Amino acid sequence: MTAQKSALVWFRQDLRLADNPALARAAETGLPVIAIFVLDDDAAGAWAHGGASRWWLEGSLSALRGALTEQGVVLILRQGSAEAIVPELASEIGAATVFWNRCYEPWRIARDTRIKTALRERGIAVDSGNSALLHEPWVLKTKSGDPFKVFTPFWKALQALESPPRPLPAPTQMQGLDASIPSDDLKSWGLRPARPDWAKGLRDTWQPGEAAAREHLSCFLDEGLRSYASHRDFPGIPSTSRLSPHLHFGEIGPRQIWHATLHHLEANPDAQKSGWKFLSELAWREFSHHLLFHWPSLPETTWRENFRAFPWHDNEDGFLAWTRGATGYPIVDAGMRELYATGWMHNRVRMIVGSFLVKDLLVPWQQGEAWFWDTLVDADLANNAASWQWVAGCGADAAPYFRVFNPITQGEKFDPEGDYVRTWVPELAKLPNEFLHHPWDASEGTLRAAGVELGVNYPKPIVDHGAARKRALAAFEEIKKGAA
DNA sequence: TTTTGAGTTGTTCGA
DNA sequence: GTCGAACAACTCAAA
Repeated sequence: MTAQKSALVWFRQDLRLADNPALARAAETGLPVIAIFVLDDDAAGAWAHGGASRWWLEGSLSALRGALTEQGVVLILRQGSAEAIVPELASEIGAATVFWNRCYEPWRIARDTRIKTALRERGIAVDSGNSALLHEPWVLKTKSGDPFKVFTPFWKALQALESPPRPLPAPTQMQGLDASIPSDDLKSWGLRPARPDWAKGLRDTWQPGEAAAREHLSCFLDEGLRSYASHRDFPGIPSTSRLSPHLHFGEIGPRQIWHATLHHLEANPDAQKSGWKFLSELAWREFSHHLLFHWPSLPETTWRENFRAFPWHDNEDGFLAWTRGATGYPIVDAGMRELYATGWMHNRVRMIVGSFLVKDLLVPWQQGEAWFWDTLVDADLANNAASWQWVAGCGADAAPYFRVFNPITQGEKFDPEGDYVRTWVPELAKLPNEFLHHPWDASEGTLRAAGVELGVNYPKPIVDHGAARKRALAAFEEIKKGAA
């Protein structure tokens, strides 16, 4: 127990110093600042960090701790119930106020509300800010006061709003708390895999942390933005921002991205089209959070009620083949392997593999959602849930069900030179472009020359897409009948 | 209240 | 090879 008053900053999904309202407000108090991060898997339940996210989290926390230490602020690490730990630590250090930035997962909202009450009962104030969204998810409403269910009007309304506040600078004049407070050793949390060590691809691909995130944004604006609109759909061309994991962990904020992009456009008016396309993708992230906020069961329950009777198949073998990148459809397998190797998948390919799982294999979208949750470094409850429901056709503003992606056509259209497939499905690398996306149509001689033996070193297609498409449309007819 | 226009990302078929 | 229409209605959001 210390007599000295202090300010406690509780870090969650805002692992950065710049544009961090909670940290900035704590610094403004002039009181000694102490920071905490709590790993609270039990409270998260099914939505505790998946494997790839845990790998990222360790890097991000390590970077955050380093950056805070440079400012003289200690980051305390604790594992367990935040509901018990945060109020207790706040009392122990004599915190006048606990600062945090709001999170929007339903379980966090419920838990944080309880913690707020508990703190106030102890005479400790709570100050919460917004670090995660351009605007709070309750701000945008239709003229009749309802939440939006369609993206385009949501996006128009967002553009009509005043620009989001300019990002805050990182606080510089902070004073640490002069006290010795026990903290876990980050390594003891076992966030990174040891045996087996499956994280090599992640290490080779990513650099978690605020500094890396900022560098990443700056490179993207300088080198990638110009061609974003025209190249973003081609997974073989590195043209997307790849900021999603940094955004999820709050190593960079959407307001920083928004203003940096607008600033870039001032000097580069020819990038207007790409710039606004990019910002609209940021708005999709906002829209997902808006949906999750207003429909908290979005991650679990089919949003459109008439889809609840959909005749899903119990297709364990199909699901397993999908997760392993062994469906026999090269673009699908390439995507699933990219995901497993790097913790990330190109957006266009996410749609293709999602459509394949849900429509060709008739596997419930929640199984795809769960796999992505475990394997994506950018796993985000709002984005993941909204996107899976979108691709399944049961979400808000969903793809019409009859829109079934054809994995061959999509491959030929968006990976015409086969760069993407050859990278992730090397056993097909020697096939000519003509057959790369449908190797089963190649002659024996062509296959032999390319070293491909279907059913031996590359699988035969696990379903016939033409037949699977018909089956999916028939399943759709069934729920239509049910609704009538 | 009623009307009106529109709705991220597609595929197939037939001319 | 290319092009336009059909695909299925339904719901949303604003006027």
